[in-house]
Amino acid sequence: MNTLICVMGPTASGKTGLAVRLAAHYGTEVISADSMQIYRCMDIGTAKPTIEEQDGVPHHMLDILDPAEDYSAARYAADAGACADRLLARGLRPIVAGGTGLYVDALIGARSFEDEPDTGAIRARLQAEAASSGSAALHARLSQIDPERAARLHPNDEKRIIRALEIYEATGETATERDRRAAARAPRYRAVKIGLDWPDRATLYERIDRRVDLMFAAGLPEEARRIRAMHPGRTASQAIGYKELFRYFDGLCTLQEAREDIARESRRYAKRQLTWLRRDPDIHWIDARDGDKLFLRACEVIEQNS
RNA sequence: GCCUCUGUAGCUCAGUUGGUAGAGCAGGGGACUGAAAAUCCCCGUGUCGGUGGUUCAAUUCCGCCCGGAGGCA
Repeated sequence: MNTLICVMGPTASGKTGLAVRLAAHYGTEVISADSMQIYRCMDIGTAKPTIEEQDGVPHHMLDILDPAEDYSAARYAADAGACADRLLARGLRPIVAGGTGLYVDALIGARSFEDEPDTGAIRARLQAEAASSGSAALHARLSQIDPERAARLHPNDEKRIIRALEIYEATGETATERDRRAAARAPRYRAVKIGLDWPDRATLYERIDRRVDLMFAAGLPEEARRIRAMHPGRTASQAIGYKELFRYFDGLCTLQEAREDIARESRRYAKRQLTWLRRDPDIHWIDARDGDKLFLRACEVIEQNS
């Protein structure tokens, strides 16, 4: 069966380095699963692998969008899936590496990401409604339509409430029915998942802090200024490292405050990534602190599960 | 040397007219299926600097000691 090797882990855990070594070792190529490295020109702030770091290994799903363009997990599932199929057709086993857990799941599962009518107009209307009457009112309406989904969502969870309502309005099917139908389908790929663990959280945080310093030294503020001039869309504007500097450009904080915010948001992001990954029982965790053993252990995991 | 202020959660501080304490930030946990580097939810026991005393009871009042800040010599 078609198998992908997935390298996952929190930001700054060493995914890039491991993925490149594995790809070189197995003579294959890397598919990035990163919602921000997908944008051109956003290099420093996303810690995008440089040409030197790529070390001759071809990388896909990097630099394919202009910051002004929006993107989604569904589009990622389609685009990255096409990449994976091309590599598999050449007899290669793709290495998927990245920190966006939803994208990885969307790619290998690709179950609920079937064609769907455009919901943009419905979403805009619901957002306006949420702004005027509050998300709790929408939550109450969802309780009538899809009580099961409503019970799982907090009344403040506006994004998910709106999403559930728009699915119903656009397709006539509730989110619960839709998910149930999708879960019955087989996953698109088999995956060997490797998780980079960092048992000592404080050490990971030190790495993150140090990396932010390096980003500033490498010219992150200037890069952010260039990105802003490109009128980034909704997706790209959310990137840590940029949105904080935009606030500085607008005079809402000092440069030093922006820098501290970037470090703090990155730490919290790493924590959220770990929470996401921890619930996946298929991940084989390896201690990422020892760089040399890391590669050997990863190879072991791959051999044992192939 | 003397005087004043100050020492409470990792940090900045509030508070208890004496019945062992609470905010913000930091941090921790969780959720998550077409915005995901986004979004949402939950979590505060700490010798109240130390030590004697007064008191039924002291973090709170008093004495002394040790830190810190300022002032006068």
